[in-house]
Amino acid sequence: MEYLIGDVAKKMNINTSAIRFYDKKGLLPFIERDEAGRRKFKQQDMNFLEVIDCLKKSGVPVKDIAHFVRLCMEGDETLRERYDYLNNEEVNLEKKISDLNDKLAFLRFKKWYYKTSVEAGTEKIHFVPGENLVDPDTKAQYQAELEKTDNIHDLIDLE
Amino acid sequence: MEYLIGDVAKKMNINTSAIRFYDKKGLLPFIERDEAGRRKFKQQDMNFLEVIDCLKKSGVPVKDIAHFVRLCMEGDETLRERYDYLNNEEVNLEKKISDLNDKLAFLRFKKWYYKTSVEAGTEKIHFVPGENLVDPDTKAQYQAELEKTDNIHDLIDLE
DNA sequence: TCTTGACTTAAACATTAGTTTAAGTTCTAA
DNA sequence: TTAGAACTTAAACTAATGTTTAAGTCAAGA
Repeated sequence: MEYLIGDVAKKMNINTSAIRFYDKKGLLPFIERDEAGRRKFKQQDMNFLEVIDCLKKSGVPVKDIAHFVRLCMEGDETLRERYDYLNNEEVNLEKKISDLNDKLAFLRFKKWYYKTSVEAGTEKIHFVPGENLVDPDTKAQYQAELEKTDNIHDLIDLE
Repeated sequence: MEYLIGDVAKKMNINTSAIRFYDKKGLLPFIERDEAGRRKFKQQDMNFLEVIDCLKKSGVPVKDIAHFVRLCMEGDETLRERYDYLNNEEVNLEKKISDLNDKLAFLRFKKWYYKTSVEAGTEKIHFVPGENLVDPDTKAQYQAELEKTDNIHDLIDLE
């Protein structure tokens, strides 16, 4: 059950050159080579790649992942350190998701702003009369409408 | 009610050079200058910056934001286009958050893996007997435990 | 045996998103 | 009126994350 870099690339949906790049950066110190010098990936290597891919997609920089990988190579003495590392990344990721949810809420407010503008034919319905400035109460208006709705898409989706 | 670039930087918690960079990239075509050539930011400019900042933090590339800004400069004719743009970014962001939630779930599985390893004093408790390979059933075990728990942190947090 | 495709490396290149630097201008306050 | 802080620009620089290229090795099938 061994794979060459091309198989792995297909399986994990990563470019082969990206895998080589990760290797160079110290993310794959466990990979062995065959007689021809080609990387041979075993099942446990694939498991590892899955973790690396997860951390990458969570936004963890390559350097930090390399640190975690080093810990993994050092055996049971670093188990606690590895737990702490993942615990910390869990916190980071929770914060990131929470921040993105805030951005999503704001984006939806702007969607509502444009939905209502499209329906009115002009953005001016949200302006302070006589000025070229959005009424500061607009957001509060939206919030009020939002509380009356149980499906946000009724409020912000057009058509 | 006008602000100089330094005030804006403080208010929005961005570097002044970042603001100048955004300006150069076409994100702030509406900014006027005073007699001395200094950028003067008005309230509506701040509102705009808030939208830009939201898009940025949602991971939208500067180039794409510039496109949205151009539409905004073109008046009511582009209202629908702007709505569609935000609608599309909403979908992107929802997908992104959903993906990150998947990564969080995986990270928590690995945290459980290390919590139980730390408690056992060795990672070997998860290995296939005799081999240096994680038991493929490990994840299913975790899933089973997860279903029995109503607070995930009881399951994955150490101490 | 020869060709084709997959692998190898090091090094150059690309992109995104800024930051830093250098040189200069202008406002404010002592 | 002069020092210092805040602004201006263009251009060079940085960092992260790969991708591309060039030159070469190797294995498997016609």
